[in-house]
Amino acid sequence: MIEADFQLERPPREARIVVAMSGGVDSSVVAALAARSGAEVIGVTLQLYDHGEAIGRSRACCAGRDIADARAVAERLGIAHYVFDYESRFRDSVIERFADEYARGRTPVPCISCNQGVKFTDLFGLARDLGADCLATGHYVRRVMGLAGPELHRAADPARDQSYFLFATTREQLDYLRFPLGGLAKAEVREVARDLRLAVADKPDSQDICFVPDGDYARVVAKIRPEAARAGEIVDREGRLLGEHRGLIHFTVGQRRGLEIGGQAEPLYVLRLEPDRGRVVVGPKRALAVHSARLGGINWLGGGGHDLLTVKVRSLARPAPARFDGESVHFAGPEYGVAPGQAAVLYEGDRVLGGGWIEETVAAELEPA
RNA sequence: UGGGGCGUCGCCAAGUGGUAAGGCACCGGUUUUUGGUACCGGCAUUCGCAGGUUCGAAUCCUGCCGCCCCAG
Repeated sequence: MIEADFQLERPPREARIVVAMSGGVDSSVVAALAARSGAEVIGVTLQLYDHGEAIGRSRACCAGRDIADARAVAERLGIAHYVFDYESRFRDSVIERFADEYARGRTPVPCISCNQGVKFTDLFGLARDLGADCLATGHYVRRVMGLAGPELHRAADPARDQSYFLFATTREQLDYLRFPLGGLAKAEVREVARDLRLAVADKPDSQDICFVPDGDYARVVAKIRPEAARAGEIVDREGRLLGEHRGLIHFTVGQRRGLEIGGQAEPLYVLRLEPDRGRVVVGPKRALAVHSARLGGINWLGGGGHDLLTVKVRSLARPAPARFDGESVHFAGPEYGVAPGQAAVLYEGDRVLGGGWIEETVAAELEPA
């Protein structure tokens, strides 16, 4: 039987655990493991956005349907379950910011804003108010006890690792958080769910942006920031007009498809977005090479050195060798598609040392001119 | 008007008698709790139009149409 260590400071029977339940398999299994530990468990589900839009969206996290699923799981496990309305908070800290970033020509990562704000600040405070010993979530990431306190590590299953989305987790938050799935494989998690006959056992994995009903995120942004959907020019580095576009919202640095510019000897990629002029600047792949990136909003968890690190500049990138000087990441080799607004997360082996938001990049200038 | 050149998939383009390369774009798929990337697959029974020569033509001949350049 799979058990989880909640790293509590007192015997489980005397402890209280708050579990963030989205209604998906992962957090449902966390609740199950928490209940299995013998502690008192309180499941909390946040209603983050409009029910009407969410109807029929069982694949998105936290949708109306998912709240019902979470409730059903809590009932089956015999634990308390509360639902809180966080719609306005979510709209302000995640959705609005998402739209703002696009309007500024950047490429946001809403999942990080959500973890950082709604989950690890608001829900965090809520768990404390409820007198819990810890807040447990279904993130695939490990909390490892080190000499200087808890450390954040990649999940055991590299294919599921979500540490990229948690770089902004502070030491204080990490003290209080628990990630019981970090050492498990997805198959094991589903197995637990099936053993307990949880209705969500075979629910599909969530994907895409949870608050965008049909994958059409451009529509969501256009409603909030119409200027991001204004048509404009597509130019090369010399400013020559190559084509037109239907709004910056449709582009991100490093993007190749969707430019609709043919007749070229080699593919064109988006090099940068110019929100002021509404322009998309494109060029060949070699012009995309970047050798360093300045970060903002840096969160530093690790102690140690800043050399011999690896960095991920997007969630699915393979970690690349790099060095960090406290403000900028310097890549050992050229990096492609480094987009302002994305996060740069620094690792030392499996340990997350910290990271920041990419503010601007410096081209590697691999080309003649 | 006289002289020259050109017209092959949305764009660029190979192919000069043997039965339509390739690139870009586009579409689909794979991967994925952000946007992308990458990879895989699809994409002209037809070569400006109409005739003719030939066993066989995008390739040769004739006419027509269109575009470009040069010209006192």
